[in-house]
Amino acid sequence: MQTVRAVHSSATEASSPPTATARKALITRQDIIDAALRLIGPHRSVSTLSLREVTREAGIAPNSFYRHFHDMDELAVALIDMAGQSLRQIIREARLRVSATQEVTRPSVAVFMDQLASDAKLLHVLLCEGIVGSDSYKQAVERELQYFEDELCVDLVRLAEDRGQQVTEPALAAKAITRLVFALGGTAIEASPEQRAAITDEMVTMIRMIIFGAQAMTLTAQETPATRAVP
Amino acid sequence: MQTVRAVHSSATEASSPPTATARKALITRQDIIDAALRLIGPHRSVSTLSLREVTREAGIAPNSFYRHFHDMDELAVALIDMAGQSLRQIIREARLRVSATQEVTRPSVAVFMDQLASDAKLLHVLLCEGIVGSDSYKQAVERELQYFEDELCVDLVRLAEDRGQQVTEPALAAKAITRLVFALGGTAIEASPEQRAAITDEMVTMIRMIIFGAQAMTLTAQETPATRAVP
DNA sequence: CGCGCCAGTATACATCTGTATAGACAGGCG
DNA sequence: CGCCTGTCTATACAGATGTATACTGGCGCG
Repeated sequence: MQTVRAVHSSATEASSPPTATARKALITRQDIIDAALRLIGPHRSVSTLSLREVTREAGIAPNSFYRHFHDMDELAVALIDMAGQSLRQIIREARLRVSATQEVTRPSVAVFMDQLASDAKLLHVLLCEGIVGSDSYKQAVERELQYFEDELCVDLVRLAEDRGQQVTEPALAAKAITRLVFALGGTAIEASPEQRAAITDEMVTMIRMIIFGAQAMTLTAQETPATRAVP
Repeated sequence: MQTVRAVHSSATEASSPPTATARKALITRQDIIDAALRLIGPHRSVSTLSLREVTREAGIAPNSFYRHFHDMDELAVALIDMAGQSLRQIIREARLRVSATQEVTRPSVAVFMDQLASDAKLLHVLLCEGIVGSDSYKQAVERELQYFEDELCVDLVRLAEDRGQQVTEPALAAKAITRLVFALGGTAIEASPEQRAAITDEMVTMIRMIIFGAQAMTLTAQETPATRAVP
C-alpha cells in the first residue's frame, strides 16, 4: 500500500506569510467538508479517509478537526446528507424540464447525468457508503434512495394516468428504475463524454423497458392470461 | 465451490505448544485467501484489508505473505477471480433448474439468492471492488459482469424464440437485469431470511417488467406508433 | 488596561502499517 | 554425515494514524 501522495502541496499551502506558521483565521465545517470532497474520488470512499489526511488537505492542524466534528463518522453523515440534497435537486430540476416537453424519460435521465457530472463526488458517496459503509451510513443512504423512489413513483403514476393507462406496482417499477440508474451511474462517473452519452442512451431504453413492462403486465393480467406465458 | 481449506488452527493465536513458537508446516495460497474471506464482510472491502491483518488472521508471520502473493493487489485479483467462478456456477445451476420447470425467472432468481447466501463474501467483493476498487479491480469486475450479461442475453433470446416472440435489444435487457439484480443483491446480503424472501419476490417482478417491456417495445414499434406515446 | 475565553497550533505517545534484513528449521542430495 | 535450498519466523525501522496534553494569540467584556 504505497502512498503515492505526490507533491500536491502547491494548491493548499502557498500563501504563507514570512512569519513562521500562519494561523487559519476561521475554520468552518464547510472548509473541512470541501477538503474531504476534494479527496474522495473514484477510488476513495469516505470510510477510507483518515482524519489527518482531511486536515492536511484543509490546511489545518489535525486537532482542529475536533472543534467541528466529533468523529469522522459525523463528517460522513454530513456528506451523505449533502448528497441527499443533491438528489432532491435532481428531482426538482427534472420535473421542471419535463413539464416543458413531450418526452419524459430522456430529459430526466439527462438531468441525472448532468448532476452526476457536476456533483460526481457526492453521488459517489451514496454509491460507496450504501455498499461498504457502516450500518448507520447504509441506513442514511437507504433513506435518501427511498425518498427518490417515492417521488419517482408519484411521477410514474401521474404519467400513466395522464395517458389513460395503468401501471402495475408502480412502487416496484420506481425501485427498479432507481437502483438501475444508480448502479449504471456508478460506472458512468469516470467515463468519457462519449461513453457517458452512450450510457445515457442505454439508460433511457432500459427505463422505457421497465415502464412499458409495468404497463404491459396489466394488459396480460386482464386480457390474455394464456397467450403470453409468464417468463 | 468447495473450500478445501487446511487445518488453520484456531481463531488467531491459541495453540502454542510448550516450545517457543510453533511453525506453520505449509502455508498455501488458499490459507491466505480463506483468512481474507473471513475478514471481509458487510463493512470491510478487500481494498481496506491490511497485509498484517490478513497474516494475523491466517496465523502466520507478516513476511510469509510475500512467499505466496507479490502484493495485496494480487490477493484481491485472486478473490475477484473466485467470485467470477461463483458467478458461472450461478448460471450453470440456473440453467439446470430452469430446464426442469415451466417458469424461468423465479428459479433463476432463487439460484442467485441461494448462491448469495452461501458465497456472500465473494459476491460482496464484486460489488465493492466494482465501485471503490482500483482501475484494474474495476476492469476485472466488469469482465465478470460482462460474462454474466452475455450468457443471460443468450438465454433471453432463446426464451423469446421458444415462445415465438421477439425481444428488442436483448443485450440491453440483459444488462439491465444484471445490474439490477446485483444492486439489489448488495442490499440483500445482510438481510434476514424473510427480508430476503421479500427481495426475491421483488426481483422476480422487476425482471418480468424488463422482459415484458423488451417484448412490448417491439409491438409498439411495428404496430401502433402513435397510440402509445414514448414516455 | 487587564483578563479570561476560545479557536487555533505544536508536541508527544502508543499503536498500527509495509517491508528489509537476518536467523532457524526441515528435507533432499551428494 | 555435511551442506544447500526453500520456507517460515523474529526483529527492526521508518512512516502514518488517532488522540491527549499543553501552548499561543486575538477577541470582546469588565
